[in-house]
Amino acid sequence: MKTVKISEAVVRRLPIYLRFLNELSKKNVYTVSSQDLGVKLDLNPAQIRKDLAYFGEFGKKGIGYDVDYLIEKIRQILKIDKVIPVALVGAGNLGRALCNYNAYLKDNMKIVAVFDELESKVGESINNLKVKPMRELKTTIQELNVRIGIITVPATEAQNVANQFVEGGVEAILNFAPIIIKVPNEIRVHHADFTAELQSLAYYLD
Amino acid sequence: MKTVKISEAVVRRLPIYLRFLNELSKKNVYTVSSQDLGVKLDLNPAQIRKDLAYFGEFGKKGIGYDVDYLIEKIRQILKIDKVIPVALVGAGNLGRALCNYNAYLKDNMKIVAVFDELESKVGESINNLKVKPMRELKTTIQELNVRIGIITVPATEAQNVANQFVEGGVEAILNFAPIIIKVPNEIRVHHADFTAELQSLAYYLD
DNA sequence: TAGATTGTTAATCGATTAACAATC
DNA sequence: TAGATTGTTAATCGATTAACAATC
Repeated sequence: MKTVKISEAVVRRLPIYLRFLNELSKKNVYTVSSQDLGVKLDLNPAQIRKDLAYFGEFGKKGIGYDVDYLIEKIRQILKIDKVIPVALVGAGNLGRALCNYNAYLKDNMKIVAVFDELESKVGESINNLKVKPMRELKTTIQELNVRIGIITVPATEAQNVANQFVEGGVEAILNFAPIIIKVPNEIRVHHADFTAELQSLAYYLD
Repeated sequence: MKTVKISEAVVRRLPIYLRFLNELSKKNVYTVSSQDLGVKLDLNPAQIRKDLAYFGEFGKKGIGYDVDYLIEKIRQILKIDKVIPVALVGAGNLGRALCNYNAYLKDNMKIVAVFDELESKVGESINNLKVKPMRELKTTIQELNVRIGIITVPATEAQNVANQFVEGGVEAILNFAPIIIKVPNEIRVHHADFTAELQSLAYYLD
């Protein structure tokens, strides 16, 4: 039932479940228990059952979960059962890496437009997409129905790009720039911050 | 006092504080309150004070925190007050992006070696580093005292690379491959998983 | 039927926030 | 002195885990 608010922690685990289930499906494994999943994903089985139970009764007592059925369900929950058009700003090294990294294509996230501020980058081809100038951002993402924006520009530009995404009607943003960007409440922002990730790792060194 | 166990959530916020403090310092701001920090970083001021108080009394009542002093302290806490040698495996797009992205250099994380399995990649130069073959991994990281390993290879190779890192004596791993890797308990692993990040964003679309 | 495993409640654990005395 | 802000305790809130009846 969607009446209970689903916590962010739960939502973040769903893609992890999905990925592993996809692997199982490829190996023609038809059924999986929360126990199995827990061992493989380093998670408590009770937590996995509880996470899934927020969205429905997907398992069978005494049996476990049907792999393909659960895949279908999680994809529906995550709303990636249809293609989601994504745009990316910043055709630098990281931007190019993300464009070429089409692993998410099979999960219906499709980068349909790439933009860069630099005239020298405009017109370049990345993975069959021509880099467009920033001035075309708003009209292009509206035309292409872009729903998620990815930011891979330097920190100094990130807020500006975010503003343009919001103006263009994007509903969510994945920000790789090392800065906290501010957007209206109804826009969802995730920060992919590997400098922070790396630094927090250092804490655990002896 | 280090007797209390510091939670992961706290450690993950420290780099965020640090980054913003660095910005303030560059702007010649000498003092900052938990209030100020909270507004800028979208965090509760009490939480910030509590986070910092785990490690000492860094502030002055009625005044706030001395920016440069707090920077120094957080860098000590994160153990990035001296250079930490890092190695990276996987000279693909993402790997190259991370190598060139030397923003973490100023925070003492230094990529000192890059490896790739493909003979065709070996010998290439990335940001003044020659890509080395995998067979040299163990000896090289031991010679260079590498303490953190970054994995940017395909999922199928990730566990294998992780094992080699562990054998070579690395203490922590940042894994970009979309798979949960298993390592001995004493090794710290963080997963930088932007496919998962992107997919969980989709959940929040209307 | 016996064994396995779910869905769910209750218990536990941990993290965040509010409040305020101490003090600059 | 008055105002501001810390460090810290206590209260609240939320997330994880254990336990078990239901049932395949």
